[in-house]
Amino acid sequence: MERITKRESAATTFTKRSYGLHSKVSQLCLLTDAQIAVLATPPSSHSNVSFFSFGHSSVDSIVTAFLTGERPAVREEIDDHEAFGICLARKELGLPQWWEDDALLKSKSPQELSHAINSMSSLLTKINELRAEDAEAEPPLKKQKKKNEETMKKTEPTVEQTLLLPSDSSDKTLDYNNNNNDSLEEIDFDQLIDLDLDLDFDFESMNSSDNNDETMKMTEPLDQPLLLPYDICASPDNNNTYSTGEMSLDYGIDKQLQETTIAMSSVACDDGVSALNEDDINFSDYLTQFLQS
Amino acid sequence: MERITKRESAATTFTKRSYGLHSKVSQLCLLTDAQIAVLATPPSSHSNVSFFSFGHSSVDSIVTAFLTGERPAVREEIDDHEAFGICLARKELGLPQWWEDDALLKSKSPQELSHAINSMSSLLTKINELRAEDAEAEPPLKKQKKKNEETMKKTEPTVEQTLLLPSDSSDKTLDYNNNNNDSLEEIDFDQLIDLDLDLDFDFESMNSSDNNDETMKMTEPLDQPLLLPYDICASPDNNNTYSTGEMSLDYGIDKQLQETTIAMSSVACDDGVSALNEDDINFSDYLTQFLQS
DNA sequence: CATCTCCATATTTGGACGTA
DNA sequence: TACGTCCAAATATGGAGATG
Repeated sequence: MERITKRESAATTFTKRSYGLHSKVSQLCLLTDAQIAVLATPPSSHSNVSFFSFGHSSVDSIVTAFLTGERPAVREEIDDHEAFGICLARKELGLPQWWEDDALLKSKSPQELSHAINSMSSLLTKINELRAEDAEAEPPLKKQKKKNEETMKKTEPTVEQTLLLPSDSSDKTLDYNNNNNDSLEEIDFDQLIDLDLDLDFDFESMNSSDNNDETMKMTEPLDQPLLLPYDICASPDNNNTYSTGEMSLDYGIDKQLQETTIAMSSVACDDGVSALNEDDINFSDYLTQFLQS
Repeated sequence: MERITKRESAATTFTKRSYGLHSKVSQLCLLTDAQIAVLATPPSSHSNVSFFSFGHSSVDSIVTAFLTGERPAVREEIDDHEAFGICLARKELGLPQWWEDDALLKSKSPQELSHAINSMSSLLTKINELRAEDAEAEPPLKKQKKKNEETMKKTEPTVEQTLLLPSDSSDKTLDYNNNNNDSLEEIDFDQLIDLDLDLDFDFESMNSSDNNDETMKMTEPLDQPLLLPYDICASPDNNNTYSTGEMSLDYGIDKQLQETTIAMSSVACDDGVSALNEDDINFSDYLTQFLQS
């Protein structure tokens, strides 16, 4: 397979192989627990840069660990639930998402549940932000739609269920888009459930404002598919300028996530509380469905 | 192809994919001029480490460049001729080796030629050192032989020529294995040719002392095949302890090479000198053949 | 120049086993 | 636990041609 196409269409080769390499790295990171970082410069002349992909952790942390003394810090295990890139990557590999974990759904721990719900809301927020950017970036949406359909079919050939959003909506409105996490600090479990409902509500309305779909059935291909890369990003603090199109998006949300997590951990813990209610389960299913597209 | 084999035989998966990933990176580095570095930790529990592969440059230089300001230093272009790992990688990809370059063979520049010859001698030295280590490491050599034959056939199905070493040998003996580069500082072009012959001689005798082959025909599978990895190595200055078997060899020869190069550059330049003589060409063919195995 | 699409073909990988 | 081997299924990649 090698040898022939020497330095002529090197650019093309690089493009294709970049995707391939990225794919491999992603898979290896998610399938096993290895932490991998890839640093690279484009082959071409100018445009000095280094796009880099990472699996679970961030490239910077791996590089740092590498330089320091080979102790890549213990995996955070659970606090990257809101890393959208990872969710997408897992989805691509057909791996289960954290919110699909049975143990979580049956959990009776307020903290755990609130944390989960919050993470989910965070993911939804990001998803919508990204979709907004996407819509702004490419108005035509031509072939994208087709690709989306194919991807969908390939990923879940049998999922034809029309999952509707919960019809009941609370009238409470929570501004979870502002960066003020103080609003979450004194929340209690019951409130969280409402928060969840609110999120569903907000999410729904946001979508209907973006694209005027009727009832937003998830089996219908989205007009603004999220064809974003899963785990390649450019670190903003390194002055990267190279952008392989969709491959250089930086969702940079880590800090916000961490703060949110901290805020949520202060929720009171009543051991006798019930597990996620039906709406919550619908919610996670919904998220799953959404990422399926 | 994904999804199923979850965390059960993760170890096996990691092993296989590591090779795959490494292969991809190598190819991408050699096919295009991209400089790629991969930092990774093994998935398993203990054994904290980070094996890493690199293409053309060293991982450290890329990491440094990455941290500094995205200017991976211009490729050295020509001074990595003696990077055995790169030669192996190129061979694996069927790419031509630097000493097979027509321009070099027809060159009339003493410096260039002496440099080339010296690089070649250096490579030979390394090859023999590695073979020695190999022989010491695995006395049985069972299935290895078979694999070697296959690889050979695959790489050069038609190369059946029996390339013999030049039968003429000089009586000059140069201790090119010592780390004293001073001995090269005042060498002149004629001397270099002799040096080359000496190298051939030394090489031959070294081989016959290692394994008692008869005349060392290169078409015959070597008893101690060099199944070493091409461009994965563990940086000794980073306290790496992880070793994926053959994947963590560090040929650490950069410094020596650089010094040798510097020494050679002081050779006088007589523009009217002839190009590489027949022996030299045989020499390069020999090298090619050797790496072919 | 960087990507994308299509398609045929070369590689890679998973699964099941066997070994150090 | 880490690899090596075999085979079939799953992917990746090159070539050719088009687009922004």
